[in-house]
Amino acid sequence: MKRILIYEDNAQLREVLSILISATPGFEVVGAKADCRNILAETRTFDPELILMDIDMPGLSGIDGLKMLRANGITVKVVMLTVFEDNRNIFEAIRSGANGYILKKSSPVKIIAAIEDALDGGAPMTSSIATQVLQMFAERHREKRETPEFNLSAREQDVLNLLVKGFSYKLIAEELFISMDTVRSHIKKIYEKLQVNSKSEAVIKTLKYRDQI
Amino acid sequence: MKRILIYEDNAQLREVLSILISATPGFEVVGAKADCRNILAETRTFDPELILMDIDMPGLSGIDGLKMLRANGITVKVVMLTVFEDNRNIFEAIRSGANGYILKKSSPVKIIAAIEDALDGGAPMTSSIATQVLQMFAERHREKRETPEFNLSAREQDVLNLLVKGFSYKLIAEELFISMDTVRSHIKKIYEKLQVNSKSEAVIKTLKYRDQI
DNA sequence: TTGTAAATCGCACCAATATGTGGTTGCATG
DNA sequence: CATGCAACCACATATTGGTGCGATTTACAA
Repeated sequence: MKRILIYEDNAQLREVLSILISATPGFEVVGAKADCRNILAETRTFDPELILMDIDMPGLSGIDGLKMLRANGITVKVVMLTVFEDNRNIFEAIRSGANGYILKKSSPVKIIAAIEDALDGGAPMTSSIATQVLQMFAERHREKRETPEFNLSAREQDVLNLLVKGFSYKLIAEELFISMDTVRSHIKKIYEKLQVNSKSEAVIKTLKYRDQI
Repeated sequence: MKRILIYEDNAQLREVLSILISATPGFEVVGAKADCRNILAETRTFDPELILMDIDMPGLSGIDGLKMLRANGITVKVVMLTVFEDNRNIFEAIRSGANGYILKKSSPVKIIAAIEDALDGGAPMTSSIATQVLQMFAERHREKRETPEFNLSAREQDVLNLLVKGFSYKLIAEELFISMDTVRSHIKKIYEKLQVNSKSEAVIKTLKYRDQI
């Protein structure tokens, strides 16, 4: 019996989805909620295999609820419910760990098929949306690359590169064949350009601007 | 005149592509190379608006060539040429900043259309592949999340979370209402578990394990 | 259910090293 | 003349590694 947990603020749709899924052999609705603010506790309580998650909900959006799950290492399958094929929301959902999405206007047959697809490890979504979302992803990727790295000089860049690899000033000096004082001198300039005040801040800011993950 | 640069090790295909594209109004083949090891210099020399890049090439793969471009902040559009709709390669290409791909077996009309699509800001690829690639991306995302964060205790986690936000020990103490020595105590344990010896290393390792970007 | 060991959390002390800040100087290059 | 690179100085703060202790919580065996 596959346990499905539903988050949908529209009472009628929530009811219809519950009835539809409960009536499907092999499926069981373990919960149907109007908002997802307690999603962590509810997920632990009901232990679903898949969550149907509305995107737009009061209090906490479905995407934020999804993020809470993933941030806590909860890998339950999550399929987003959406009114529009709004690829910005869908992109955000996929990027936050959603397995796919279903349009609210879909036929019952399609809804069940999508749930089954997701349970089987698939990614229910229309192909054309997938293409657009992927292109958006590539676009974001490229935007990141275009950001100039803080107008650092070549040597400053060298020093920063070693900093974000965890090198101490001493090790940087040895690696670049310069003195510690020279490293400190460059560091001062780097911190000024990055507008930070510590090595950690410099490292964090640089890693966020780079695709290191 | 849109300048197209071609990288294709198969001499016949390279020739056919050159002729096809040169014969298309508005397009100009500025170069046709059998390998991409000198892609940085060649890109600067020919200044193309779009590169057609074979994936499998001797010496340096097309994906690695693409990575070299992106690592140097070169945002020229790159469309991969592939024999198979092998979504693993395609996934890697998209992830490395490719704008799309073309199957080598495609008709001339489709090849030109794909190039035009990419030049217009599109992402030429079949929708079904896009879906699979996106699902693969979500899968990778989820795999990352499943990695336990070093078996840290709740408090250690609290301290680490602030560390990767750039907090100093002093600020962490203030934030968590504990003494500096307690922070130091937790830090020692954290460094032990992460197998690092400095704040920077801890920050770097943690950010690499998280999807902070 | 109870007792015990281990883990966690908090705190303290010491010494050495690393980092950060502000200032200054000089040489080479464009 | 401005910039980049290298270096020096002094001082204050932050960090690292080591050690020790007590109280509370958690896990596990009897």
